[in-house]
Amino acid sequence: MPRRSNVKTQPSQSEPTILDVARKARVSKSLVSMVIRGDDGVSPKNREAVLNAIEELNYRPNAIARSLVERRTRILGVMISDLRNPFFGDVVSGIQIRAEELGYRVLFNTGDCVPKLEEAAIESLLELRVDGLILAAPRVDDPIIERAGRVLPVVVLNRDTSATHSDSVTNDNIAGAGLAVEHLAGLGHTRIAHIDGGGGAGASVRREGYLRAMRRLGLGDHILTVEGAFTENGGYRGACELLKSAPLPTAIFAANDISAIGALRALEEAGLRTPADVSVVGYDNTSLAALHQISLTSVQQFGTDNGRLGVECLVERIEGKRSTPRHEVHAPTLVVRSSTGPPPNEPKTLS
Amino acid sequence: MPRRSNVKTQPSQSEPTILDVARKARVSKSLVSMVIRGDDGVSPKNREAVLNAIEELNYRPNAIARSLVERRTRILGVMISDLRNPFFGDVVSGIQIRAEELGYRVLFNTGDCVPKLEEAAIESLLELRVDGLILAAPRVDDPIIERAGRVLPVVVLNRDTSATHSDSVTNDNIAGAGLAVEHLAGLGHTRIAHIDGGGGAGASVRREGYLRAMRRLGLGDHILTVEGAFTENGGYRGACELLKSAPLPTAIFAANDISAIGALRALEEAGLRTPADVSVVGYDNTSLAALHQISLTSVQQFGTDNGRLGVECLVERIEGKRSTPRHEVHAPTLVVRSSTGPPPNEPKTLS
DNA sequence: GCGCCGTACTGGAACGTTCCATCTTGCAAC
DNA sequence: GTTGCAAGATGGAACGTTCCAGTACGGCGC
Repeated sequence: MPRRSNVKTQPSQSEPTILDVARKARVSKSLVSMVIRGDDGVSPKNREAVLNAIEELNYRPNAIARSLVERRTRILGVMISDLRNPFFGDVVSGIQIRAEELGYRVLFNTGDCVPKLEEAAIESLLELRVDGLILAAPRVDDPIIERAGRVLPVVVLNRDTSATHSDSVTNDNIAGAGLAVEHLAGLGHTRIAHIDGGGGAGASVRREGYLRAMRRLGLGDHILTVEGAFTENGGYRGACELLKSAPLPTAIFAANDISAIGALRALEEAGLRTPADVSVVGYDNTSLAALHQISLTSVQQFGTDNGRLGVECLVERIEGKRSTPRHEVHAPTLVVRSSTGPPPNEPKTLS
Repeated sequence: MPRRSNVKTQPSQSEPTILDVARKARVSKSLVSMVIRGDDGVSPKNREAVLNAIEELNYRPNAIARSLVERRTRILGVMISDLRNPFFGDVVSGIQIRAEELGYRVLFNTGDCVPKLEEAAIESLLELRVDGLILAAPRVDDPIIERAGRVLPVVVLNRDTSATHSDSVTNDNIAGAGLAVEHLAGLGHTRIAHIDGGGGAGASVRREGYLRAMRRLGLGDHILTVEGAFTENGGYRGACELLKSAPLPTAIFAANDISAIGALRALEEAGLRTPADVSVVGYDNTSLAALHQISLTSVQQFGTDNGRLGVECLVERIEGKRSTPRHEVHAPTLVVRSSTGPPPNEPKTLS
């Protein structure tokens, strides 16, 4: 079967460019560019002609080419450490909404909590020349953040960092942990234990907040911490560890909601009732805590607000409105639900 | 305070380019390009020189410029309808991992379940010239998908579409609904009601699956459906509606896990026990269903697998390995937990 | 010594925009 | 009728890469 060649079988396989529009509208490419960008100073007649041509050709501006010449992408890069944690669902939502409002696109990424992968994820965003970077509870080392901060604006969410160039949005973990401990102490608990977040972002600060609050309330002798993680299993393992102590703690402050839920499971499996035998407090006040079946007392930090504020900090920097670091610290609040109550009258010990 | 000007205060405010590297290594820009892309045919001496220069200058390739000339971005665009639903956490995770393996970046986006916003989100990805598009349970109209499919490869996840150009990955919602109904009927239930997903993707198919299964099992007379949504509130409202009927249904099949959880709340508030008075089945088998406090029987679809497979379909198309549509339909399974049991001996009616 | 080949390397064009300096034109002012 | 000016329109350079056609040159066969 002979193939006819040179018969312009494909008028234009690739998408139309500004040049095609210009030809069709019988104007220069510059004029088309002006219309697209909404410049005034284009005659109504030509504007109309250009718009028609765009419509007919189904033309779509090429953001890549535009970014190259403008030397900015209008994209905010976002590295999320843990996509499974519903807290970050809130954060992402806040970021997305505010970025949209301010005229930026958002490029999400994750490194699955593995420092090396997170580093690669960040690198990949840098190669794309995003205009700014949001790191949500990153697990990477400070120098990595520092180095990124030398190239573009960086905002770190929900994690302390020594990186001097960058902004940060956190909640006051010390105060948050204090709220949890004070609430429990106020209910009459003394043996209040803490399951920490392992190596997770913010874990050590919450731990510190727990320690300080315990000492402040004169409960220094009852301090008891075990290692956990920001996961259901981490909380489960931590609680199992606690169950070995005698007498048992009457209250547990877990590093976040997910781990608190793991702790609840461990307690139930051990035949202990919540809150009659052991009270439990989480952190983040995620949608999980609010679920009626779980009804977990939790320290609230406002994920959506964090995301929103992070975007605002970033855009301030990108648009050169500010060049000094800004460190936003939110005051957490406590949401009391039915996982906490007064301690049992007589101390429990697991048989 | 006089300002000294022209003192070359900023040797190079902007990031180094391939040209800077070439100058430093005393070779041509082409050679640098070859080294970066891993071309062989570069003498060891020059390769070394280039690598050193890259290191010293802290050079980072500009993906934007590369994309422009290569006319591809190596980015997969992903529009997620609902970031809050943990099911999509799984999907995203699968997408991210597989894309990484195949050498693509991922750009996430959402339209918050609002068709108009979703359309804008898709448009924004198209302007970025992503190499392919994954739409996870989109709410936009078919023509929108169809139109996108004419410009680039599109894969639709978890939603039926009439768009002929695009691939899709779904689970067999008809069969899944059948599993739920059969399970309940097998336990002895006859009055099995359905809370549907409203206008959500896949909602009408699950509804149809429910209807067919009921008829097939000879329960056509007991068919009872109410309108819900793929949200906790949707399930709650739907269940409240069902509670008005007499006699009450002894089992509820909800359109997804979140709405099932909402239904559970409504039942509990009405003083009904689960599963003693009313059994409940969800759909998706999200991490929520597995939570021990909720322990929801649920139809499992494998979000991670869907994401992974979606990426594979897309990449096949992008790389020209296939040009005929591929429609992957997975068989769902049922995960039985403690939200389902035999019906009560005597029919309940709400006083 | 000449031609030839293969290896290593190079410069220019291209990708699709934006931006700037410049050009054209029509009209008001004198 | 000339000048001046503003509004409108335009071509070319630039952005930072990749790719291609080509150059330089050393060595080999005869």
